[in-house]
Amino acid sequence: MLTPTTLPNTLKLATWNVNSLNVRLPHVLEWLASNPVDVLCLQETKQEDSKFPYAELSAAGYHAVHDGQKTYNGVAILSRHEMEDVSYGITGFEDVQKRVISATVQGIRVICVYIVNGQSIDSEKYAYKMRWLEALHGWLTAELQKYPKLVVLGDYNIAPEDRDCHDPAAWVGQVLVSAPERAHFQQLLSLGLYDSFRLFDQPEKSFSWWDYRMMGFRRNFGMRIDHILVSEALKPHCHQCIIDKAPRKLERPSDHTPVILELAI
DNA sequence: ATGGCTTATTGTATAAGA
Repeated sequence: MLTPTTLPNTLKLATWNVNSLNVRLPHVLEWLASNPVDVLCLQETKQEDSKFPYAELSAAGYHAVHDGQKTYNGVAILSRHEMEDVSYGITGFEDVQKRVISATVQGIRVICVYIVNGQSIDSEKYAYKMRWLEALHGWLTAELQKYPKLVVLGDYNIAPEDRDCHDPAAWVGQVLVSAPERAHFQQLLSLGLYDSFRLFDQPEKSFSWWDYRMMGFRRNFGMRIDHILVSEALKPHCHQCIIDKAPRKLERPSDHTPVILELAI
């Protein structure tokens, strides 16, 4: 039996909303040491680029590109391999919030996204989320033409189905699960993207985020809102996709935990 | 239970996250 680690050529890509890289850098370095993925996409770095820990990441063997801002948002791609054609944001969509960064790694277009949370259905932030998702859809349509081998990793702030929510009845109509958000997610899939986690059998009640409050993690009151979408060309290469809950058990964890995709190439 | 944690801020209470 082949095990994943014995496959001749694999590329591992992961995504992790770290909720402040300033606070979480030790966790990230620790995690990379035991999970030496090829690519790690980060969201919510919450720091300006001048504070980004390029040196520490370089010492750990990673190139890094970052688009950050103080206090909020901020996205980065770490890679063991050279990155090319780095781009920032969604082309043609003016946005002061730093939520998208892209780069090509080993011939694969890697897009790291931190999709808007939306706060509540009746808020202006939710309207912004809808506009943002519309723009993302339009942009990805063009990106897929340009880069057939494409992967979109990040915090989507959308639980695509009821099984991605610990208590669907309690969450009906709420942000993260509302019908318009889920319709947007389906529209992304309609572009020819696949939710790589669902290409495989998975444990029931698999989540990637748990509320800090109410002992959410201990009770597994979570949501699956961090996703890795792959293009048609990459779909046959998907070997496994898992959620690694280990970092969520650490002292002072991020409220999100990493999702990892392994490609056989 | 409109709370409950955690992070960051020209902070000592507020905003935001999800």
